[in-house]
Amino acid sequence: MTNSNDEPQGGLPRNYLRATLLLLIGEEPAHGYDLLEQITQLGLGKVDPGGLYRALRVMERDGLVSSYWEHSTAGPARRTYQLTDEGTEWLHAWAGALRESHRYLSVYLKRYDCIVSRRLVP
Amino acid sequence: MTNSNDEPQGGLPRNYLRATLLLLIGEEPAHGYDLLEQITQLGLGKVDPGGLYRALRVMERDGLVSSYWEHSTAGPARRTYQLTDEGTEWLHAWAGALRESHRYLSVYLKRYDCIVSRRLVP
DNA sequence: AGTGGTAAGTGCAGCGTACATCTATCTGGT
DNA sequence: ACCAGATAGATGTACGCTGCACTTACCACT
Repeated sequence: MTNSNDEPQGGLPRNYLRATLLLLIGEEPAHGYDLLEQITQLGLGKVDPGGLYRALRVMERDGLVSSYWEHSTAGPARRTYQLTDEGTEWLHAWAGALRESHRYLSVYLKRYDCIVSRRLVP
Repeated sequence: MTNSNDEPQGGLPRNYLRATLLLLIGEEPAHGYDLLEQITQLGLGKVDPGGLYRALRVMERDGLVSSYWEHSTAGPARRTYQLTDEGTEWLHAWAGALRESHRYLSVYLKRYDCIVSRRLVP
């Protein structure tokens, strides 16, 4: 097939990375590597570290999160992120948007089940 | 700021266009303009016509759909699309993928409601 | 000294999406 | 007969997320 990708990543929402990072940091301030592991266990298989760190930097540039270096005695220094007020607003906005997406998917799946059960598409 | 849009289109799934077109054509063969209206009423506000027609051509190139010209007496000629066997397989695959996304969104929203109700994020 | 885990970052190309613009045909009103 | 508007399909282009590969640096253990 020309186009290739069988389910690039299962048709996840656009900007799912930003959205998920907002949620996780909203739950509790964290650093990138920690978020990388959390996000992997959240159902999304193998997240690209580069993309994650990049997303965090961009989100900080956009004022959604703020960060500070944490020099631990064990291991390399790490940058811990926390939500700003603006980031919190965005989290609420994203939650609303994803709730709509959730409804959209419900409709999609319902209609899909419908055509399958009717064997219109064998 | 890299992306200032509040909810570009509500965080819809990647390739939602292809997926939705597969579903609608799977329900019943149709032409582009018809799909354009159906897809608009499906919850997604204002779909880009250019992108839709382009997506259909690409899908045909990839062998997911086949088309034939229909010269109706009323209005311009229109290209009617129907699913191929391969397209049907892809529809099943997409449905599976979107079902996973649906679950992912359920988890996301549950956790979001959780932090909101605990007022960790006021 | 070397290996492996922790932690963060850059470079780059592909592709979907959004937005604007274009062509052509047929219908309805004046 | 003429023109606006609906119907129908298509291209050009720029932006940004994403994915893959690669690099740097610190620490611990052998």
